[in-house]
Amino acid sequence: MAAKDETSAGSVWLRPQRSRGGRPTLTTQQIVPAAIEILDTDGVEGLSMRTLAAKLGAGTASLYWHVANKDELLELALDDVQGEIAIPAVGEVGWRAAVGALAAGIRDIALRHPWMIGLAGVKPPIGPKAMRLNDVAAGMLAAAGFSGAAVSRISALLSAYAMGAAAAENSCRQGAAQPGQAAGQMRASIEAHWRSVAEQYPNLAHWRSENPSATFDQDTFLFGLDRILDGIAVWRDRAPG
Amino acid sequence: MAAKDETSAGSVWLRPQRSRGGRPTLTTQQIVPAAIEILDTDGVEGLSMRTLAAKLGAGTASLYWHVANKDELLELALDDVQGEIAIPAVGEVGWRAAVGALAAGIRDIALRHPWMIGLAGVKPPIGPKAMRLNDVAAGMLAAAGFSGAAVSRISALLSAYAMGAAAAENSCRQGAAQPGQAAGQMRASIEAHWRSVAEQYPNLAHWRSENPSATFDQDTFLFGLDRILDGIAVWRDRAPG
DNA sequence: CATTATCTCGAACGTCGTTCCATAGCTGGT
DNA sequence: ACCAGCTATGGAACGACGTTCGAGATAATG
Repeated sequence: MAAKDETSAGSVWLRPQRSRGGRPTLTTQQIVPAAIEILDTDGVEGLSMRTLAAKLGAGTASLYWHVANKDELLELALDDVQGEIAIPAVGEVGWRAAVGALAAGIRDIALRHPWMIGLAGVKPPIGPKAMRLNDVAAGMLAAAGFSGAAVSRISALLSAYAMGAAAAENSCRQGAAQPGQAAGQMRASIEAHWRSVAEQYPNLAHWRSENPSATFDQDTFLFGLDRILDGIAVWRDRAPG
Repeated sequence: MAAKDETSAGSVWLRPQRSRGGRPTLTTQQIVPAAIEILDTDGVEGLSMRTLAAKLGAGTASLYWHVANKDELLELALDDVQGEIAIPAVGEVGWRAAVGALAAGIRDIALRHPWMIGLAGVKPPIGPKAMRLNDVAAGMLAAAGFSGAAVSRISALLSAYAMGAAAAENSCRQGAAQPGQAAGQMRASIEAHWRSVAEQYPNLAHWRSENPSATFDQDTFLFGLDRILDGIAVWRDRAPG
């Protein structure tokens, strides 16, 4: 751990590069994907510096030459997965489909890497891949005819909804499938508990009686997305720009 | 730690109550608010079972009689703060204002207790306060004239957006004010870093040139909320219900 | 009063993130 | 060819953490 003194206590991204001399066997480009692999399998709690180093065949302390600490490693991993999102060009599909694909892409990534859901609301989104995503989204919205502050606000609206929807969907999944027991067992005890308290929640009970298996799923996401796109469309038609 | 065997490895909420006999000095009703106080001050990492017990004047191990583990304590705290959200009746203000107040209330709570942002996407939302909130929201939407699946979908849309917006706003704040350095110092180094990479992000650069201080703030939230409410309104007018 | 269940908590265990520092390898200057 | 100086490694240790154990204290029950 050196090379940190010039911009002390900043984010990873604000730090200058190092190079020249030495023995370059371990690199950040190896560490981050390995960390993501562990995160996808075991979650944030399953990632320890020791297991990560073991997976790379390196000593634990060696990691600290390449990343300042675990928090910074998580920041790097969080930024890295945001590079997986692909956004179609507006010309190919029309603005509504392109904008919808942006939101759907964000949701897909979040559900594929659930550990990032708890991280995205905490770590600042200033990594290169996150900025690239924002830049592409801004270009797409500009090409769709939006201008000025509308570009950033609509982009913010879509990504906020996509992340919130992924969070809701993921938390519902956590309740449905607890580890260490049969799949149906938890669901059964939830069902029993629900019946015992249903009378305390009359409105929920009424709705749930006509729709028993109620979770936040893809249909829920797509319904909300359509409402948002409708709202953007009427705003776009009302105030030109 | 007992009384867990009957419904082994379930959520807190599925566990029966205990009582009768013994020395009831420490209660869950004391523990959870104390934990929330620490969480508000120091975040999730600042909450340790030892400091919490010390704050309560109790031994560390005593906590484990009332909560199974730290995860369950966080679940209890997460549910508890959701009881702070107040929702106005539809008759008083009209459905659009009432629905908007629901989303704004969720955002307020999340920004007042930022630690819950990283938790809400991970812990299942089946606590009593969370269900009460859902129930009240469902009743509000039903009173507003929505029916059937629309009630749950619109409620899900609003809370997903509110949480996502709070997450985005909070993560922007994390980037702006890093602890342990002067407020302007981080902002200055971000600014310098931005200038050095601006040409890589032409669309962002163009937009940022007309709007230098760009973060997710209340105006961004309200703009998106208005678009969502517009979208719900046109859907409501189109398909009766 | 004896029994039984409830509740407290000092002490200990294993794991974690992190640091220290001795050491190894590469590069450039002479 | 050689050494100086940087880059990089990693064994060992530290302190803090979540959690468990089990002995003890307290109050209701029969």
